[in-house]
Amino acid sequence: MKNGDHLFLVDGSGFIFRAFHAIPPLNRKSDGLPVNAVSGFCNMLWKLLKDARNTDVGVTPTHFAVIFDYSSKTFRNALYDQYKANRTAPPEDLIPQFGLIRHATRAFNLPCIEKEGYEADDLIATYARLAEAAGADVTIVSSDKDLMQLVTSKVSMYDSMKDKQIAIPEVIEKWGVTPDKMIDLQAMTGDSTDNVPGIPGIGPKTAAQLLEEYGDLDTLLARAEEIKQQKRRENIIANRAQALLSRELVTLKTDTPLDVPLDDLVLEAQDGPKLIAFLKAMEFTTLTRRVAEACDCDASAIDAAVVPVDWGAEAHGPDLDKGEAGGASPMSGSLAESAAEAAETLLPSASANGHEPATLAKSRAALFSGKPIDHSSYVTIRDLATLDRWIADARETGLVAFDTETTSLDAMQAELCGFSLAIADNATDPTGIAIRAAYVPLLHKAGAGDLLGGGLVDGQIPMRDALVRLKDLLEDPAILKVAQNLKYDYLVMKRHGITVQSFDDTMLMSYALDAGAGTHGMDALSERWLGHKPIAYKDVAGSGKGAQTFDMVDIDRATAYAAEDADVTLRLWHVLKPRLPAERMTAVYERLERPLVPVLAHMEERGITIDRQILARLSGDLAQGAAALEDEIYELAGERFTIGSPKQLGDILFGKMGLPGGSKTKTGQWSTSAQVLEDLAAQGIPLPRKIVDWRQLTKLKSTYTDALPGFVHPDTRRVHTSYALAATTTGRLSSSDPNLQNIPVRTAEGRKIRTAFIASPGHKLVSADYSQIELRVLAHVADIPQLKQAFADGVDIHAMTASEMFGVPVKDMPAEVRRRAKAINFGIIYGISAFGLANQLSIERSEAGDYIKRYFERFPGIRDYMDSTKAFARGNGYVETIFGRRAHYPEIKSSNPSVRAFNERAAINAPIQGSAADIIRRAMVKMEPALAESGLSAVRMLLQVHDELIFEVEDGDVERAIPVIVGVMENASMPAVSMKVPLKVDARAALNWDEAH
DNA sequence: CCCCAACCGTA
DNA sequence: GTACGGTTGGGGG
Repeated sequence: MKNGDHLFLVDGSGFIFRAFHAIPPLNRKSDGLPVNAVSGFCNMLWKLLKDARNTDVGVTPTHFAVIFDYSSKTFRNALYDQYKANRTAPPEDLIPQFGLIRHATRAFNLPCIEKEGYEADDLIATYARLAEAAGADVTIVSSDKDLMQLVTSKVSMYDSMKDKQIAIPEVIEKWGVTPDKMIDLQAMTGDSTDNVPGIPGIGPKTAAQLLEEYGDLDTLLARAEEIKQQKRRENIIANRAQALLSRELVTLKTDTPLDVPLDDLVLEAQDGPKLIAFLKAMEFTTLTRRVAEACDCDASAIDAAVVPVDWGAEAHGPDLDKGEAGGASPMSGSLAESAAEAAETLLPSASANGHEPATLAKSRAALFSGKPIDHSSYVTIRDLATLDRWIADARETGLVAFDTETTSLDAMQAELCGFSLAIADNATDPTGIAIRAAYVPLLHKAGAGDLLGGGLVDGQIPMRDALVRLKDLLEDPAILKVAQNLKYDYLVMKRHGITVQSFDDTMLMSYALDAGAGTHGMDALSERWLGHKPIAYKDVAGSGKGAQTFDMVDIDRATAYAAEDADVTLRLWHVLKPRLPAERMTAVYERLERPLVPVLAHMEERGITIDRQILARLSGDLAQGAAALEDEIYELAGERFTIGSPKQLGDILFGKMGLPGGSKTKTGQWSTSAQVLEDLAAQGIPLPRKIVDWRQLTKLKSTYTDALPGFVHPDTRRVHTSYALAATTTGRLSSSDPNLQNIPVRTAEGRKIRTAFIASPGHKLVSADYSQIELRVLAHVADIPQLKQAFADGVDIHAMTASEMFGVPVKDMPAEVRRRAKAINFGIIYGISAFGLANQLSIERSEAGDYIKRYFERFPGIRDYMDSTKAFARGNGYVETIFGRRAHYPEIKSSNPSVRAFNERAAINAPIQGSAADIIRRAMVKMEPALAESGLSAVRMLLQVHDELIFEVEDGDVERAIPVIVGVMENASMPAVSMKVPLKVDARAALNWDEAH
């Protein structure tokens, strides 16, 4: 930047609010999206850029930037925690426009600047001073008095709404002081909007008068005794410190670290088509026409940009950070400060004005409920030209439902045999949404059973050609792909070299909205929301022995089934998408669900190596051990029987042998649970112990050592589990095929199985697990002083509990005392009952009841937490984690006392378990970028076991990787939630999982 | 072939 | 007392 240059700095955040309030909110897109602030912003930018010479500014910019606030928390909060504390939530209609205005800025080809921890004003101050020093002129496009301190002979402000320049004379006219005195003036007057205290009783007039007299604040404070008016003198002397603090708060930082250097703000040429595409998407017809005229473009030849209807992601629901988290949506940008504040207040849904998210959500549900599905309209795409037309249409609307058809439920083994698409044609249906769907068969075969194995059916697009088209479609960030359980399709496509970008997943939307209130599979969602029962897979491909793979299905039948899936998915999207903002669950969906799809897909794709030799040897040992036990068992029982049959075993033990039965199962059978058998063994009866041991060995063999080798992938030679994202009520993941979240660890025998999970040659397995995360979450949510202190001090939490409860010193505490306290701590997390605690500790119910009573006396906050959680669940039908995830308990008000009590315990547990689940989800989303940033892209996250992450790390990277992994995990809640207790993570590396854990 | 109960592995 | 998934036996069809 040089002498004669002119830098324009637009106060984007300030503008958003002014434009919103100045322009009537009637200005809406046809789908109800409010765009009045966007409209004002675009018109103002256009005017500034193209008509600058005709305005009072009278200059043409050479450099240009639009500056935004990044977040609600800045360095000023460290100075003064009440800074901006009284800000209220922005209006509902403004929220979606924060993101849109950033989008608009980019459409204008202008730099869009923001910086974590700083306000827009600090960035503006820094750029302004730098430019001034370089000899340039600066125009700050804003009317905010906070920026007036920056005005000099080279720096002026411009109020675009009033088309009025603010230079030194204007500042003096308005405030009675020169701009260089503005800081002191603000320090004295304070600012009620920003909650800057100032000096009570001093307004702008008095402040100006005092500054006139004394010159500056420091002098005034030094000579305060001289002030004649008694009240004023006392006020100033008494509030000296407050004035100095206020001065710090209002002083803009001119040394903000800049991510974008000043010289990079050079004004780029306008990109007419890009801007027009955005303006068309916003339906700003007048401005579109003007821009088209100015750049000599044919607007009708330019497609509207894809700006997915997004009612304001982060603003709806708690503040779950800024920035791309998974990069799924082109609109999920960073967040304006006030949007974050909206989250904090968590207002109930706004009043209905006909365009509220809640209204849209309801009308969408009504529109699609029972809207008939017409299978005859589905088409089969058999040639490239038709496929290309469909893809062009998808590009036109920016939205397409996508579904793959394959030969297997296992995404790592599945062969792609076709795919389906569904597109919404807005123009052709008065309701606004008409959906058409198609199936594209690729690899369907015929003539099953003969030695040739069936040849390819005619009339299918060659796989190679189709994949080229699919890559274009699926990787295009401007086209939103909608899928049901996308992780599956993501993996199938990834194995064909295609990485899906920009997607929504109806299953995850449903899960974010309705976890605990029904399942989230497509068939269930379709019946629930569309009133339509889709064609059953088994009716198309058969089931059981008669089942055929999808590539053998007749193409017409396949078309009906597959196209319907895409159709249903797109309909579901239209119903569920508006519910997210309406129910304030967008942040949960966009931060905790959607970004996990690629993360988990990559983990599943990587898999983990198992040593089949170790497992084979273990299987042999277990078989031998079990066989030996079987002989002894038959001997002791006096006959041969099926040991694995609880019914037969019960007959032997409690019938034939006449042993005292413990408890009965709910079907009236004698229980043969481990607990019952242990009790009998404790009475000196030999058979039950043998049964327990036999069960352990056969369990380990059948579930693990025999089964795991069957999951080794034929090509990768690794085991690829599948994680379910939407299976639990609390937000936990689940793992299946195989379940790698229940690999034994508690017994020495079981732990041997873990030695079979090994690192590749030249690598180590690194296991990092949260220490006591659920108790830490409990300490946080229930705000328990002793627990918080104990975690802050790093002391043994169970020993501390025991000490509080039983008055036993922590030093040399008997193990039994600590064990009981530990059981109580777990009991609390599980929504304690005297019955359960008594069971766990093998003590009387009354004694367990006494423990609980004593516990609540020592930790009354826990009882308060439990009571308030139950009341919340009863009142709302759900409970929430610290990140706003909801777990629904529709039966919480059941008239059946045991059902009700069960739901109450689950509701108490869910915020604790669920918050911990959210924390590790956040860690997982952040992990890969964090590793990449540390040059550790080779580190591979493989497994998640609820509070543990397992990585495969090259030997040379281990030492550097561990602190990065631990850091990400320990800070995973930040910045959305600042925990009241530290999170602690232990990590270690070894050649196998047993030693690493 | 399908489903359920019982049991047991994990956090 | 919370949250899961897998295996087995066994009943019904």
